[in-house]
Amino acid sequence: MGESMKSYRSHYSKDVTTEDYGKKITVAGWVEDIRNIGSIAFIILRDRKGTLQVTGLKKQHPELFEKLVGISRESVIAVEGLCKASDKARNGYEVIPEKFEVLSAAETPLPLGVVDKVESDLDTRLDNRFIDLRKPEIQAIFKIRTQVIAAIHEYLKSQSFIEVHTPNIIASSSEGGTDVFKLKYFEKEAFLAQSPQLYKQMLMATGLDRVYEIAWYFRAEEHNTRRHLNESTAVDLEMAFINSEEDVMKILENLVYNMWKRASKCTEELKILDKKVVLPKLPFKRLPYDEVIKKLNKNGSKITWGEDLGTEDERLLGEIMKKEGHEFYFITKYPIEVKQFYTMPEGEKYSRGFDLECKGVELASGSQRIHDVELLKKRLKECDLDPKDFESYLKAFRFGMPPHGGFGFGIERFLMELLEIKNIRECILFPRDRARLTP
RNA sequence: GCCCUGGUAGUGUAGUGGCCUAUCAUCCCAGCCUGUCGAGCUGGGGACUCGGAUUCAAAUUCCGGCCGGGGCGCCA
Repeated sequence: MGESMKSYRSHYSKDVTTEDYGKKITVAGWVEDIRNIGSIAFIILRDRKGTLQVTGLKKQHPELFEKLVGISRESVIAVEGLCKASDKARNGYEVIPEKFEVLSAAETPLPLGVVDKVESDLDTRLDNRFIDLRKPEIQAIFKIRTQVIAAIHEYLKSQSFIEVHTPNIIASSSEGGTDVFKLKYFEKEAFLAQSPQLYKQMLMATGLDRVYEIAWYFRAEEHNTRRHLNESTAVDLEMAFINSEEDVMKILENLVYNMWKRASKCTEELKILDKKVVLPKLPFKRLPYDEVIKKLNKNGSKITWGEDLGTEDERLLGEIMKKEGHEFYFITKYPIEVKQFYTMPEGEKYSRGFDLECKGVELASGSQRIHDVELLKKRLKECDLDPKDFESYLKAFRFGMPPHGGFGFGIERFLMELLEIKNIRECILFPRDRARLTP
């Protein structure tokens, strides 16, 4: 208390070394717990790197002691005091306060405990996400997420990809099919992009050749599952002058490998989460759709040729593939009828579309695209879409469009599989789902 | 959108017609305690989702709303 301190923090909890013992330091953070024994009290202070112990002695500073033990949990304080070695404290040292400041007192009771001995529902946690995120095991997910995204940039740039940012406000629904969010754009109607699909394809007509974007997907589908969000992020990538979708799959599997590898180096976070990340083997198995149907039928599924895989079939395939030693695998050569209009057909019935699956869950989907404008128009009509709604897109195909392909790869889905998280909402800071719009 | 399921203190829960003045833990408040680290002990505080209906009697049964959870469809 008393005169204010020069700086709120000279050290984070984990940055104090034996060299600092016997010296004056300042620490700041959230009051995680107060254990008042009577004439001595222990305050557990938490910062982004961990916790430390502030030890108050009544005899030494009666007034300061009273104020210290009167702080509410989760208040933000800064403490200046002597850093003293102690075998009895967790980190090997404790801080004997000389003065402290309450920077922000927390109200009581807390809507959600940070270290309470009871579990809370996800809904309660999300309603109080700012407190939920104070937990090291929740922060760990997002620290790993940062690393994974860094690995995306690093790998793709090493492969000469250019990072782009395409519009999220668009004039017409990008791909047809899924529902889009409508919004007012001055006197016009506009939509939130369900993906950068059409834009990244148009960029293939520019000579940039290889582009990617960490994109937002906005989807107005009223799904209610553990693996869907109405607002999610993805790596969206497109590359030109490919010979076939195989070129795209090679980039994708290497990308996944590099992301996985980077995550495996987050030892501290993985320890907090009690997870082990085992590197997948390259290359991933390519499994043609025809073979998928055979495998599924042989194992009791009634799926018939031409159908897309349902959740149950996907899961069953995941089990079959795991027995064969494949956690990751591509499903290739899908029937053209289950793929979007821009997917390159192959022969009469097939396409150059693929999905990347991990343990029975779809992580990414991609294809070689159609680059011939007449074929593209034909496919639009076959998919009950009006080429007139796609004029600005189709224009890019009329003045020199190289063969190309790409994929969309969900980042939250990836984290779910990487960290074995059961609900996708855990993988995004502030999830948007069918019902949730706040916080 | 469809199917199943649930809603009890701040947070989690027990209770399935009267024994409920509602259980337990956590939490909050007060007190005791000089080495806590899931601190301990003593005392105190706090709740039946909302609106109707049935019944002598409803947290408990029925109907509707609102809000969750799980599954499916669809997808990333």
